[in-house]
Amino acid sequence: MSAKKARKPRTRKPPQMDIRTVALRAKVSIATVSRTINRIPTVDPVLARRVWKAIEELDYFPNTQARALVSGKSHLLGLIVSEITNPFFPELIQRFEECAVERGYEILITSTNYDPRRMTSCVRRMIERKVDGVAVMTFGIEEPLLDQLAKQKIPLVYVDSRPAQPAAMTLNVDYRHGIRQGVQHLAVLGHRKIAFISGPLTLHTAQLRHQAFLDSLKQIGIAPNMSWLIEGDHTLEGGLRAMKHLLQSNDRPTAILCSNDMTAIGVMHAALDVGLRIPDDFSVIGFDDIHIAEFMYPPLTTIRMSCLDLARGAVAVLCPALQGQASGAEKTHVTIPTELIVRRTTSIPRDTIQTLKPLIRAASSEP
Amino acid sequence: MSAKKARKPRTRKPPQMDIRTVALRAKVSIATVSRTINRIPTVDPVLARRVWKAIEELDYFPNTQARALVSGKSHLLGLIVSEITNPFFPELIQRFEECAVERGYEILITSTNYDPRRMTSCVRRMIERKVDGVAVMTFGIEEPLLDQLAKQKIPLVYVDSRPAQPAAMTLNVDYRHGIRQGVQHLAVLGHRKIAFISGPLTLHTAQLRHQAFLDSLKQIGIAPNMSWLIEGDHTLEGGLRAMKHLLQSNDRPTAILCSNDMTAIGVMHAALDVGLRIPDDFSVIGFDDIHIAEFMYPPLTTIRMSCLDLARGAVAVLCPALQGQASGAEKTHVTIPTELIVRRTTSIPRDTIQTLKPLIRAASSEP
DNA sequence: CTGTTAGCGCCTTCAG
DNA sequence: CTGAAGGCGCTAACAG
Repeated sequence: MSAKKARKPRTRKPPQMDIRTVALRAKVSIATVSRTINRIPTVDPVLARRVWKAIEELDYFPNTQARALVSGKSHLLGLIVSEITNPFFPELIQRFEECAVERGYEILITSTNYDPRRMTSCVRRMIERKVDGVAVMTFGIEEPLLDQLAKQKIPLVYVDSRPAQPAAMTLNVDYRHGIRQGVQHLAVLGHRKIAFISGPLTLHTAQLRHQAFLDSLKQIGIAPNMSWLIEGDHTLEGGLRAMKHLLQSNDRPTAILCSNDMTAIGVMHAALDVGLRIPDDFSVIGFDDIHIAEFMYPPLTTIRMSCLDLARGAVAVLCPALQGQASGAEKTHVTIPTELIVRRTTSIPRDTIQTLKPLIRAASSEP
Repeated sequence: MSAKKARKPRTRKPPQMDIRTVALRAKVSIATVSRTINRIPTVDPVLARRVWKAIEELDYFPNTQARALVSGKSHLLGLIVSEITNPFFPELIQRFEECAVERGYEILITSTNYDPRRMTSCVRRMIERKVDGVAVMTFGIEEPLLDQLAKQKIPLVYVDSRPAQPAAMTLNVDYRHGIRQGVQHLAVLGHRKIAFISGPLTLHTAQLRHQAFLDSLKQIGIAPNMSWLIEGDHTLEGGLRAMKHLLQSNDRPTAILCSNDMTAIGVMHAALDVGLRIPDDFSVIGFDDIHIAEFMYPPLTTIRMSCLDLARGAVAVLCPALQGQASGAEKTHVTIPTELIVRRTTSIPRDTIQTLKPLIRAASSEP
């Protein structure tokens, strides 16, 4: 009698909403419910309908945690950025989210704020959450990062140029092309005194842009003036500072190319502040083509780098790896194009106009 | 003999890195490892040290999924925003992340893009990931949302004013104060013809600002001109359109208050485009004080709403609830202050200057 | 203070 | 095509 050795009734379970409840209500086994949810085609349509009905009625939502635990895939894509507030990132993040959600992934965003300690924490958090892949979009990369993530066999993609890395995929932005276009555009207008504000030169990607600038200059036979090569920090404030510095020089440049749009905006602000007119007195070119660039006054001429391409590239490069479709022959290097968008911050430099005037007068009085 | 009934060797387990491995290596039980990790103070320091050492050596990271599954708390905070690219959000998100990480939470961002269908998906994703709380920062809210989330007993906070809701906390922004300051500032300068561009009036928060504007006007005895009350959409493009519309009117306003900074930037752009000078010909006030507002040309006068306060408020309101500290007497309504930041887009209107001139001349020739 | 054990909710063989 | 049963990695009683 009372055979069942009265088990200690641990914590009373408040009737949870789980797969079991659904199975009970649909009068099938939990296996069938599981299969239905996962859209396994071999489920009897009749049962499936019963299951969906029960799910609906019970307001059941599968528990992603449990699912992840057993399946080993979290359906989470990590995203490490430098700082969310740099307007370049939100546009990228938005695209990234769209692409990820499209494929059934969620994204986990962490920001380093340029702080190595935070970077460590970001990596740890990624690993603990068992993300299925990580896209690194920081403007600076620590090597330990790679090690940790690689050690956990987490697919990694650098959304930015990097030297070839073991076990990591890379998205290469074609900086050279865009920057060459920018420099040539300036040169055609008549500029010979061109300055450049780079990002922090500790960053590989900043170096690439810097080098691309120097090469472009060289290509058209202009010798760079070292005092016009300034190291910025990709922020508006950095652009402001750099421009102020440039303005104090005796030998001022007539045009400036910036490593990103925020820097360019800072530069414009500094220039306008001292009464310089843009583009009449001074030409400015940015990089990124963030949304607001078009609505500055005057609208910023800039080099566009497509966020969508970048995001799509990252997700595409990550997902095949995730879905085991890695045929082994996946491209692990994708190149993102760049393109000059000419707006209103560039024009013929002052002195050229002076030179031109007599010619124009002559030309127009000729016929 | 061979007593052990040879178990079917399912899938061969590649020696996983789990709490067991750590326990083995540290020569303790898994319980001790668990306790050590969770910093339960009753663990013998000697054992704890062994455990930490093993963890270090093995590069062990606790599996958040498993943890969440058993403990019932995911340590995830959901964040639903309208669109990430509106510069107001990134600043908020950044703060929110900081606050959350500080307390050991991760954030899960989803964006609705003003699409009700996406909103549904956002909610579903939140529930499936078993977030411990959700902050809603969309510029538009669907009621079903509340239902679903409430049904799952997920703490909810609206980061914006809303009418009292059951089971949901609210952060109220003190729109009235900031907007009154703005209107009065304009009035003191001499403006009587003041326009207002609202957000989409389907949104409660847009209505609040709209109403605050009307009340402020009334308070100082100005009758609103209905044709100067325009419905925008919180985007730069919306501001552009609204301003173009206003410009076609025969009876133009001399100043404009915008429901957010992006709108104001659009307005400025439209104004400058037709040769109007700001603030000489036209005064503009924004709302939010996004980072870039200060660096527009001219720098935008705007009404600041602290992102940090907003984020802190949201996390604070969510976390006590999460940590079971809910004494029942928690404040569920927090008010976020606003404040006028006067920069360079507001000045005395043209006609007032005309009126003033003789007075000034008179005054200066008097002594 | 430590170890043993029973699940958390689900997927996935494997046997019907 | 369906159901029963064994974990996934971890925490939280409970028993020593």
